[in-house]
Order: sequence, then C-alpha cells, then structure tokens
Amino acid sequence: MARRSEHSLEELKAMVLDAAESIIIEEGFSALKVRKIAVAIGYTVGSIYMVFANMADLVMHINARTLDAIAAQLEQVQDCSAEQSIESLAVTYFSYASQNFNRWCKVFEYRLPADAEIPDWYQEKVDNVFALVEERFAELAPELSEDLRKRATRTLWSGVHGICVLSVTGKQDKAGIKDVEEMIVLLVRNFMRGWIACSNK
Amino acid sequence: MARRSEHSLEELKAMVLDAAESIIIEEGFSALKVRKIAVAIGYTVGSIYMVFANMADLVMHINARTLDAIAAQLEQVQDCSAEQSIESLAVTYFSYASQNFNRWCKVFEYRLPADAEIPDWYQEKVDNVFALVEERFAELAPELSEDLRKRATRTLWSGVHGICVLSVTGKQDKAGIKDVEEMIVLLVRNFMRGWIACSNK
DNA sequence: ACCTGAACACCGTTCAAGT
DNA sequence: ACCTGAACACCGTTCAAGT
Repeated sequence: MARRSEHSLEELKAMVLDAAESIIIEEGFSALKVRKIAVAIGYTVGSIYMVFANMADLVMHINARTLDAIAAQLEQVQDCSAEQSIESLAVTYFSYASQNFNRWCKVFEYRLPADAEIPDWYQEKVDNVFALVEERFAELAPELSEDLRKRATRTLWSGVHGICVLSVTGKQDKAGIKDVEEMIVLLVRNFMRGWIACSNK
Repeated sequence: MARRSEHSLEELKAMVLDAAESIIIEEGFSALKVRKIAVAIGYTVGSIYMVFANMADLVMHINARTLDAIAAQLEQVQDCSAEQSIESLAVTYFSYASQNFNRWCKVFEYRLPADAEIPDWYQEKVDNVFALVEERFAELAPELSEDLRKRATRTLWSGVHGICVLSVTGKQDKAGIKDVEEMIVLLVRNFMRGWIACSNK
C-alpha cells in the first residue's frame, strides 16, 4: 500500500526524528531500532533510508537537537558575577544530564569508527555550548588571549563533564545527586580560585 | 570433533580472555564478536558460553585486566612531593589512555542496562585506582577526614578523566596530545592551588 | 516519485546431539 | 563431562517490484 506523497520528505524526516527521540527518552539508548521507528510512524523500514543515510546519521541529528536543548538550558542561567555564573552553568549542565539521562548519554556514547568525520554543522553546536561558558571567562579575564581563555574553558568544562560521566556510569546509588552537585561545585570553585590566583595561564 | 579435556576450563577461560583482549587491542571495540574469538582459539562458539555467562560478562573481565594495568602503570610514578605526584599520576593516566586507546575505551563505554549490578570484585579494582591518588591527598592534608579526601580525589580524578574522554571523543586532530596534557596539568594545578588555599573542603 | 516488503549478511545465545 | 554446530531471534541495510 504505497502511500504516495501523503507526507513530504521534510515531514517524513521530522516524523522519524520525533519518533526516534521519543524512543530514546522513554526506553533508553539500546531500544532504538529502525523497525521500531518504522512502526511508530506508520511506514516501513525502507522509507527511513529515504531521509537518513543510516542509523549513525539519524543519531547524529538527534544528538544535535540534544545539544541545542543543553544550550537553551544554559542560556537561562541568571546573569550575575562571572564566578557565580560559571558555577551555575556547571550545576545546570549536570541537572540537564541527570534529568535527560538517556538523551544526554547518546551524545557521548562512543562513536564513529575512526574514519567518519564530524560534520561542521554538528561541531558548531558543540562549540556553541562551550561558547556560553567562555563568555564568562572573558568577563573574568578580558586581558587574556582568546586561546588561553578557550583552553581554560575547555579544561574546566571537560572536568565538569567527567564528573557527570563517572557519577552516572559508576554507581548511581553510592554517589547520590546531591553528592555529585557538591563535587561539581568543589571542582569549579577550586579551579577558579587557582586560576584567578595565578592570573595568567 | 569434540576435543575432550585437551584444555581445562581454566585454560579455556584464559585463552578466551587473551584472544578477546588481542582483538580489542588490534581491531578496536566494535570488532569483538563471539565467532571471531571462537576461530582464534580453535573452538566453537558454544564453548565460550561454558566459561562466561555472556559477552557482557566477558567484557567485564577484560576491563578488570585493564584496570589492573592502569593501576600498575600508576604505581610506577616516581615518589616526590604530593602535588607533583598527583600531577604525574594524572599525566600518566592520560598517557595510558592514549597509548591503550581501545582497551581504555571499553572500560568506559556505556554499560549494563540499569538492572545489572557491578560485582564487588570489579568495584574493588576501580577503588584501587582511586586509592593510588587518594594516598597523595592524604600526605597533603592528613588532618582532613577520609570522607573529604575521598571527595576531593574523586572530584579531581573525574575531571582528569573527563578531559581524556572529550579529547578522545571529539576531535583528535584539533586537540593534539600535547594540548591535552597541558589541559590536564592546568586542571590539576589550579584545582590543587584552590584546594590548598582553602585548607578544609 | 514514493514506498513496500522480502531478502541479505551478520549478530549473540541456546541446546539437542555427539564423543 | 566436554564440545559441537545447527537453529533461533533479532539486528541494519538494500533493492527489485509495485502504485
């Protein structure tokens, strides 16, 4: 029963994306299967390959949405002193990660077997998240070169991310949410204290 | 051609483990398949399930070996001032991660769909790695409670780990090995500076 | 042009049957 | 008791065939 142009390819693409996103959110990262998506949108598997090259391509587009959601969340952080803002950004990041666990995981699940390149439009979204933190570093040390600021941002944020990752990979019970939040604050405060004390680098 | 007790079950287990480890090291995380292991050791797939419950079980045992290797590497770090030692431990950790990329990845690849518990013998190996870092924190602040030291260790080490993860996930080209090492040193130095300055917590 | 659905290659896992 | 190997259920992906 070929349903000719009941939906445009654009519409189909959006439907696939929505359905896949729902599956990940509701059933987790390992439940995403082409056949399940097909059933959800009322098409057959073949149709999905009309709008996405393969599963990896689809997942990359879902991850892009997640990165947008993270950026949107971070943008809502109240503006105050730079130090305080950076701390709030870090806690907000963790809060997003724990509340949107399955989506967040997918982004950092290991990826692309060596050969595959990260597309520019995707890298932009990653940079966009970092940029929100970097702005505050700029307020704090406007005299520093962009390079040094970028490095400090990347360093601290990777650290914050690492705490989120290990707290979530290891043992959810042993390290409760409150503990993780405290660890993040501890990392940010100590790093910032050290960073400011030694004003350059 | 059933080969009766040509090897003991213990020997078989070791053979499977060795073969699987080699595949991961040489061909990467996605190349590990039961059939490939079976061919490598000259048995059929069924035999593997005589000594391991399933793939996840097998992988967990490989990861245990990797954790042992990491601990062994960290133990070789020269003894000097606590601050210097912690920095060296962090750089050594990254060095192991980048030189044993595939094995290291497997350990932190996402895991166990919710239900599965982490066995005690495995958790011990994880704790063992942390303990090596914690010792130096103890030298640095012997007056602190074990709890506060553990938290500081876990925080900093998660941060170091995060830098390794993102540097390896994101873009190997853009952030070269030298850059990553500098980021790790930056994180450790600033964190330690901040931590010491504010002697408690 | 759009869509189907059967087919393909490839997984992990099981288990009756052999020695 | 140890081991085989065929079978099962389930993947992602392709493509000739239909409308």
